[in-house]
Amino acid sequence: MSGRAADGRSVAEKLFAIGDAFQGREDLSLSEIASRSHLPLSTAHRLVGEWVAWGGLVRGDDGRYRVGMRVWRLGVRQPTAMRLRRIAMPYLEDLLEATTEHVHLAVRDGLGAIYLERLSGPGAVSAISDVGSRLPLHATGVGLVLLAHAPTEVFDELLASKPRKFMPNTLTEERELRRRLAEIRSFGLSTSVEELTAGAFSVAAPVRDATGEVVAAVSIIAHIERLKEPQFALGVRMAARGISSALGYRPQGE
Amino acid sequence: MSGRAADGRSVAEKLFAIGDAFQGREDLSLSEIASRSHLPLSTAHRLVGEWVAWGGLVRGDDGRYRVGMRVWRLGVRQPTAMRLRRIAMPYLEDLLEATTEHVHLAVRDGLGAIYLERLSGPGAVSAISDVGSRLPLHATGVGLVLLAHAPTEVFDELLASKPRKFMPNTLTEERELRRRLAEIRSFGLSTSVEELTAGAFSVAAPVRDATGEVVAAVSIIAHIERLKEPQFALGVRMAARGISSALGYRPQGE
DNA sequence: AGCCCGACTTCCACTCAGTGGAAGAACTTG
DNA sequence: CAAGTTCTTCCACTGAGTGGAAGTCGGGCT
Repeated sequence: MSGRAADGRSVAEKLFAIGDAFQGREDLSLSEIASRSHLPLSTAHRLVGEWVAWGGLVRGDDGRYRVGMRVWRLGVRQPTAMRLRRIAMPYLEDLLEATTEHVHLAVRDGLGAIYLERLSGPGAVSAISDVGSRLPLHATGVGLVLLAHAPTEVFDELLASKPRKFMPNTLTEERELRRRLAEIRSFGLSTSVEELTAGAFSVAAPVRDATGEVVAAVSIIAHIERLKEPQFALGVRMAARGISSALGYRPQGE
Repeated sequence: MSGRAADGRSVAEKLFAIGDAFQGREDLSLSEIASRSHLPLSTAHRLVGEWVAWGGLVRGDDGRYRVGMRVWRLGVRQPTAMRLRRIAMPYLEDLLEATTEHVHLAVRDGLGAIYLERLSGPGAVSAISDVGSRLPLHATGVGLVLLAHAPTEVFDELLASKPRKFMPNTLTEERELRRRLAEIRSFGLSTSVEELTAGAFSVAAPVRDATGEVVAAVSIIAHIERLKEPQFALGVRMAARGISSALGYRPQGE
């Protein structure tokens, strides 16, 4: 590269930083992209131009940039996300009907849970789990379920990362977490109260594939006043079982 | 840049060429990526490494590369594709049930039709319209509908591009095309026989948004033996109307 | 209508990040 | 075990990429 790269990032890293700038946002101005990707304005201008030339970003008449079809087309080649979403959708729709709050499908990605799908009823609590977003494993219902069924190295890695306590009820101590994950494995369900969001609780269950491995988790998030209503646990269990079954999972000894 | 870029492409262009290599493919070896993106092996190796570092590609235990979650997460920020798919899905499912062949939803992208969704019944004809794929406007049912309702510059641009005749029935002559597009606009439906695929016919209809603008097209593709069955035209019309209605379209004078 | 401000575009001297052929390592197949 | 293929690493070479500064454009306000 020539000139004087101030912060040592490669061209590729800068390009991907521009892509990352769109996390959680639907459209951005050039200055916003530069700021969020930590690039000088002229560098951002040039590299955003490369995204536009490829079709990965589109500049609207309002001068704002949005993700283009080229990225979407590449994204749908991601095998797991598309297949799981398609298979799970009918079950998630059923679960939505039964609960009328938020319904999620998520997969593990390192120490995060990526939300593959979110269906929301009218009057659902304020949610921060956009489709495509990635939230910490230890602070979400789906995350705890995914963590409970992950290789032990993942748990060790989480502890080493000094997990943040988002709410008073967010578990971060090793002993508490170990006990909680053991409960989840044994009970087959996770019920969490105010772990990431005030005024809400969640119920989550694991989704298994044909090998029995946990590949995703289903959950609902609802207003805390509804904690005692029985259809949440039942519905989440049944949705998770249905999706698992559709993925080829056959429970043993049942 | 340094060294000696043999073909004048920028680093960005090379990176995106790697992304493009995955069109129509779920997994590729390093050599395949190099070949498909027209890069020397060592260059491909370095740049693929950048994709992997970002999370846009993942290398499996088999040494083959697949699209990673990072791309999917960016792709779902594409506003049009996600919204149209979500709104259209129930209507497409209904249409699938009525026809048991292929059902498509597509949008125009320059001189191509991008397939946002494809639902397929058992026994459906062999199809080349994968979700995310982009096929020429003039050679597909959805494409002709999208072309019929596009600005006139698009038609001129198509003629200038010397469109390819994939099958004897593929229209490429200006007068034929003009007549055909006028028919489609007047009839509100397109029926095409063996325009891209032998042994198949398609029926397609426009999807309109709240402004009345055609923003997508719905179609079925079926075995040519079923050409006379009446439920195809009816079903496609109704699905397109339903999706349009859900998008806020209110027909005038009806 | 004019001025001011913010956002964006363009320029360009400078230089090291990126280049890709070649050699070697690793893996697969017969 | 040998041969062939694929992938990894090295490194001399150099021009693509750099980002601050200046200029342009558009919007808002008076």
